[in-house]
Amino acid sequence: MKEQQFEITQAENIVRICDVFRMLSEPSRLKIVVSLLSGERCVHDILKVVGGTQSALSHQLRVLKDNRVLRVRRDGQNMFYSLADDHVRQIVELGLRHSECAGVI
Amino acid sequence: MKEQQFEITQAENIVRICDVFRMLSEPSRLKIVVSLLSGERCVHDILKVVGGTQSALSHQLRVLKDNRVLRVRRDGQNMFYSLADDHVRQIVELGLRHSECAGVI
DNA sequence: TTATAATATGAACAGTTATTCATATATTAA
DNA sequence: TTAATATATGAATAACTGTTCATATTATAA
Repeated sequence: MKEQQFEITQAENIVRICDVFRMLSEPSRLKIVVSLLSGERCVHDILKVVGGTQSALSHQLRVLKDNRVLRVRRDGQNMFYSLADDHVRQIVELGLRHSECAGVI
Repeated sequence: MKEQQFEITQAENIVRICDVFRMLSEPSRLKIVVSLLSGERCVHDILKVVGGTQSALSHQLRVLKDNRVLRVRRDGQNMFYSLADDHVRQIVELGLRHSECAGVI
């Protein structure tokens, strides 16, 4: 039963890792994350970098926040988004390095 | 125009990185990839580890192969799958490490 | 050649999700 | 309070994708 408990935990772990990879698996979202590698930015500034509509961006920011990839901080009328932790940063930077596309944004 | 060329390349790069992350973003596929971290395996052996039906596994193996995450080698009636390159391995291992789930399979 | 084992394939279905459009909320300025 | 700016939200739709079921292919054994 201890083993079964371990199996469940492992399956849950797999799902949790997949959650992170899934967040990075859509171009619109990966662009957002990449644009925040250099530090926090408000929504409008992110929009200028990644393009698209304000609504689509807002929806994706919510998904990224709900999945603990990003965190938010309010400053006046602006919401500043930034990477939630260093794990995501390392994974993204590894992906960028492998695609020889590091530091482009 | 040189700049535009560069922008296009960058967008394509983002898409390519997303492809890798997408391959790792489904539990059924990530389990397959994790099961191959220790070396190549035939379909039947992978099936014993990851579970599910033979057909579902075969479909996923095809997707992983088409996206150059895995490669195949035939030996008699058996098809032996293995990781296509070291980039994928590093990204997966980083994910596993961050979830404190390394070496479980 | 026939039978069996290993693996692949195609079509169909169900569930998920990214985007759009319209509208709402919240903050600051006048 | 009113207007303007910044951002979020809900519903609807369209596109994508993972699984299943039935069947096909390929290779070995008898």
